[in-house]
Formats: sequence, structure tokens, C-alpha cells
Amino acid sequence: MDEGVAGTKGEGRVDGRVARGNETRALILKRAVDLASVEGLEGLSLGRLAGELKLSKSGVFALFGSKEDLQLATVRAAVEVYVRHVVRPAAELPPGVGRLWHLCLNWLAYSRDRVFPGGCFFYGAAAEFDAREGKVHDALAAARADWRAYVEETVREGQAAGEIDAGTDAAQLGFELLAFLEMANAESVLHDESGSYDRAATALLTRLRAATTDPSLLPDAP
Amino acid sequence: MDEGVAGTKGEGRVDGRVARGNETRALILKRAVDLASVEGLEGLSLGRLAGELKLSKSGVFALFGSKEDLQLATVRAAVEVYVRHVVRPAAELPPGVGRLWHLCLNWLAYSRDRVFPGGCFFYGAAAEFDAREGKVHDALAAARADWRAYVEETVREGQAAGEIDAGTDAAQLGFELLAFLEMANAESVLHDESGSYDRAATALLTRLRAATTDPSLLPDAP
DNA sequence: AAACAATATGCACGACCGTTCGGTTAAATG
DNA sequence: CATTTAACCGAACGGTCGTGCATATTGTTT
Repeated sequence: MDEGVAGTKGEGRVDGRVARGNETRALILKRAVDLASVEGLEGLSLGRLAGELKLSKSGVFALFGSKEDLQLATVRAAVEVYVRHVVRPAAELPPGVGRLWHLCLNWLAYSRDRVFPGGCFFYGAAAEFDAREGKVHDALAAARADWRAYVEETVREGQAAGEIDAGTDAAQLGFELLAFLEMANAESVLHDESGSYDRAATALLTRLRAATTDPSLLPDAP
Repeated sequence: MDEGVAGTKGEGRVDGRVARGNETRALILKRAVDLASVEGLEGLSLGRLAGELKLSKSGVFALFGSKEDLQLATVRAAVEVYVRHVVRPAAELPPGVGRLWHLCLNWLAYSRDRVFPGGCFFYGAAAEFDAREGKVHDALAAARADWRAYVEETVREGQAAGEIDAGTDAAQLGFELLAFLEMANAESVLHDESGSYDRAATALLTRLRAATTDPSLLPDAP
């Protein structure tokens, strides 16, 4: 069984020591996701993390158990940030092509605003572990599969709402939209430039217009 | 001054020692590009490289001068492979939308056939160094810029040949085509699957059909 | 044959890596 | 109160990393 919130039992009482530990863990992970987005998950080092945060290396180690577990925890922490910036705001909108469009816009903002200093965390991490084996690869593959499935579901909801052509292949449309998003991130980070986000927005809008039943639901220009 | 072919002077005579060195260098780089495509350019290690090839670590080191120079040489070696598999075969076709289409097909084959065991070398390497500074980043950024410029030039040649709409924004079309290619590579390598190449081909063909003046120049299905 | 140049090696270095272990401090428990 | 439990530290371990350096080997030049 998994404790949703660590330390909760019966009433809201929490062990003060565990609470302190969770705070430290969160502090470490906050730094870890930023570091990993630039240097990679393998570039994470217990010593460096401890040094920057003025903790002992063995203390950091003890809080996670192993480097691999630290990497896995870092991935989970990045997922939370991702959901907060990209998924949740769009979920508040009614299903339809507008929600899909804003999902894309949120993603572009998440990348452009450098929520992670190295651009999209998962772009870098997935590229780093795509051809390897192990738990970290599996966690990243699962995270990406979830994200793709969510986008496809959003497409299907748009179809159910009558705003997206019923004949549209949801997986195909998702593939193309995500391709534009990731391409924008890649170009922008590599060349330290932001024009690619406009290109992506143009491409996204054109593609969505071709798939919607009512173009007036989408803006004229990005 | 840079020697295009090392050791050439006056006639075609080559120093036997230099020739041997070049062979060893090529042997090392052959292994290095494969290794780096899976483990990353930073994951390259002189000791491991030397061990696998039964050379001494200091010998490998002396041949390149530093790890950074080894990485740069590895990037150059990967460019050669890339040009041989993707660019050159398409350059033999007449300018037009057909050349552009085959450029994309070559890329898909280059990725799908795992010319590098970890998928497209530059996808991984660029993601690894995109947010860093230094010569390796610059080399990768330059390589990618060259590739994009080449694709755009191919688009413009197609326009000059009257096979692509004159009103098409070459940079925008290039952006979208490359997005599909890289997305296919990313999905395929991460999930160890090959269906994404079909998706990419479908997307590419649809996009090219929308931009060409004569759809009969393109196949009906990928 | 002598002088030279380039490849390749063996050995050692300092730095950093993840990990282990014993010990200290402080909160919860009885 | 004493005891247990959890966070955290300091020091050390075995390994690997990139890098120097002195030297042997091999090919070229005069």
C-alpha cells in the first residue's frame, strides 16, 4: 500500500522528524530538477547537490537510498511541475478544440518561460535515456506515454463535443501536434532563440484549423 | 592552416606512421559514435573506449589531445555518416518536391535502420548539450543549423523548379517536416517501436501535398 | 648510420564518483 | 524517566575519470 501523503495517520498528526525529512527532500528535488534539465539526469551528483545546498553527501544519499532512486524521485517531481503548468490549467476549460489549443499554448509557455532552466525537462531526459534500459528509462517512457494518451483523449473529447472532425485520427493528430511542440523546444534551447515558438504556433493553428468543424473556435493568428 | 587530408604533401605520398595513426583514430571514432548515440557524448570515456578496442587509455588520449577534442571529432565523424546516408543519396535526384520527399524518406530510414544504435546521433547529442556552453554545443548547433539550411534550400529549389508553391514559407515548411522526422525518432527509440515512422510518413506526405503544385509528383500512400 | 618525428605504452597523479559505517542530535513512545 | 526511531553528519572506501610524463617502438629523412 502506498501512502498518498507521507506520515498521515488517523488524524492529521505528523511525525516532526519525518516532516523535516520531507522538507529537505523537497528542497533537494527542487534543485535536482533544475540541475537535471541542464546537465542531464546522469549529470546529477550527490556531492554537488549536497555542496550547493550545504548538506552532507551522505545525508542526501540517505534520504533517497541510491542514485537511481534520486533520479526516479527527480522524474516524479518534474511530472508534478509539468502537470501544474501544462495539464491542469487546460483541464479547467470545457472540452473541445479550445482546450486542445490551450493545452498546446500552455506547453509552449512552459518551454519558453524556462520553467526548467534547460527547457522541457522530459525532452532532455527522454533523449538521454531513450536507448538505455532500467527503471529510469521505464519511468520516462511511462510519463511520455501518459502525456500522449492525455492529448489523444483531449482530441477525442473534442470530437465528442462536435468541435473536431469525427474522421480525424486522434493518435495521428496528437503525433503531429507534439512534434511541433518539441521541435520548438529543441530549436529554442539549442540556439537560445524564441522565434521557433511562433513557428510552432503557426503550424499548430494551421493543423487544428484543418481538423476542426468550426474554424471560428480558433483565433486567426497565434 | 588545416590539412584537408592529413599527411598529403606535394605528391600523394603519406607518412606511414601518420597513416597508421589515422587508422587507429578512425577505429576509435567508429566505436565512439555508436557509444555516444546510446550513452551520450559525455558518457564517452577514454578508458572504456581503450578497453573495448584493446588500446591503452593514454594512447587514445594522445590521439585526440583531450576529451573535448574527442567529442568534437566524434561529432565530425557522425556528420560524415549522416551526410552519406541522408544527404548524398537525395542530392543525386533532380531538384523538386521529389528530392525533398526522398530526403525525408532517407532520414526515416537512417533512423529506423539504426545506423547509430541509439537512433539519430544528433537528436541525442543536441538534447544533451542544448543548454550547455562550449565548443561541443557550438559544433552541434552549427551542424543542426547547416541541416536546417540545407532542407530550406531544397525547398527553394523545388519552388524554383515550379513544383512547390511559390508562396510557401520555406523555413516554416522545413520546421514542420523536421518536426515530424524527429518526433518519429524520439518515439521509436524511447518505446522501441517502429509504427511512429509510418505516422511520420503520413504527416510528411500530407504536408508536402499541401505545398506542391502537382500532387501527382508524390505517391498516394507512404 | 645517425638524427628525427610520430604512434603507442606504462605508470602515477589528483579529483570526484556512489556507497558504507559509526556516531550525534532530536523527536516520538511507553 | 529510559528506549526507540529518524534525520543528518564526517570520514573513509574502492573505483573511475581525465590528464601528465617518461619511455619504448616504429617509420622517415639526411
